[in-house]
Amino acid sequence: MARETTEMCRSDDVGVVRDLLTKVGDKWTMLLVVTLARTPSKRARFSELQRMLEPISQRVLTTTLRDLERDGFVSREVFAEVPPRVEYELTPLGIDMLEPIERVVEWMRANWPSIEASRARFDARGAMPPR
Amino acid sequence: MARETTEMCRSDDVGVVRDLLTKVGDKWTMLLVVTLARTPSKRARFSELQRMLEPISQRVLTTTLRDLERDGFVSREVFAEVPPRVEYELTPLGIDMLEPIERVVEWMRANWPSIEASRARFDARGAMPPR
DNA sequence: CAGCATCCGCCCGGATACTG
DNA sequence: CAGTATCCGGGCGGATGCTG
Repeated sequence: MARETTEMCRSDDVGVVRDLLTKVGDKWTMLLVVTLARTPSKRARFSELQRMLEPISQRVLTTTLRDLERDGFVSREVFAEVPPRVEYELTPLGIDMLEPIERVVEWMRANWPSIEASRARFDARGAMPPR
Repeated sequence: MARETTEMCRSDDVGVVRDLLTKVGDKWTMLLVVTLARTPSKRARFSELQRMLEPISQRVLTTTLRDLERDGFVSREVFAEVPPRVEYELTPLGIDMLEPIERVVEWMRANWPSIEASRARFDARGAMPPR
């Protein structure tokens, strides 16, 4: 376990890890991946995604989708129709990524009460004059 | 597994999950936690952390530490000495959190080649005139 | 030494308008 | 329908200067 924690920030790929961690932490990426994962076919078209993610703007949906596609988590299929139709699908890599992420989310859910309590205590101290 | 992915964004605590995921994804938080985890005592003083995290500014180190303390991941101990000494320590909660995070990091390490390859392909296509 | 206060550039995410 | 093109405000992270 000490070895694992050492592994985590050992070597020069700290940048790589942070690059990916940043995506995990950004506003829409994971929500989008999960939204796709929830659909039985793991597939949806642009407008469907926009509706499902409710207040997301097209611009942000587009860029998020592009980044996901670039990383190989999502594939994009254009149908030569009119009106145009574009479908996005979770790749095996994208599906695979969900597993470790789920664990983190589960941990957060399980420990949220502790965190919330800690925040309440911290904030209570801060509001009072020192000691 | 379908149930898990459903769980991930079910219910109203999507906000909670994103709140925490954002911290995971920010520039210094995880690096700071891991840095503390790497020290045998899981303890270090402010100046030590600043050196270990190299180009971090005091301001950012301070705020990151405060957030971590507020959430209960790190504890802060002030010694009534002169010159002042303050030590930060990973709490059991903070140590516990590392496990699921490690899995994500391991996944990223293992799959980084695939991702990088995908990016290369994507960028190559983009550089060329369409088809 | 360990910080708080202040200032600031940059980029993320959103709003709006237009097009193939 | 599925984008692209612009514009823009807010917040994050960094630099600097000052204290207990």
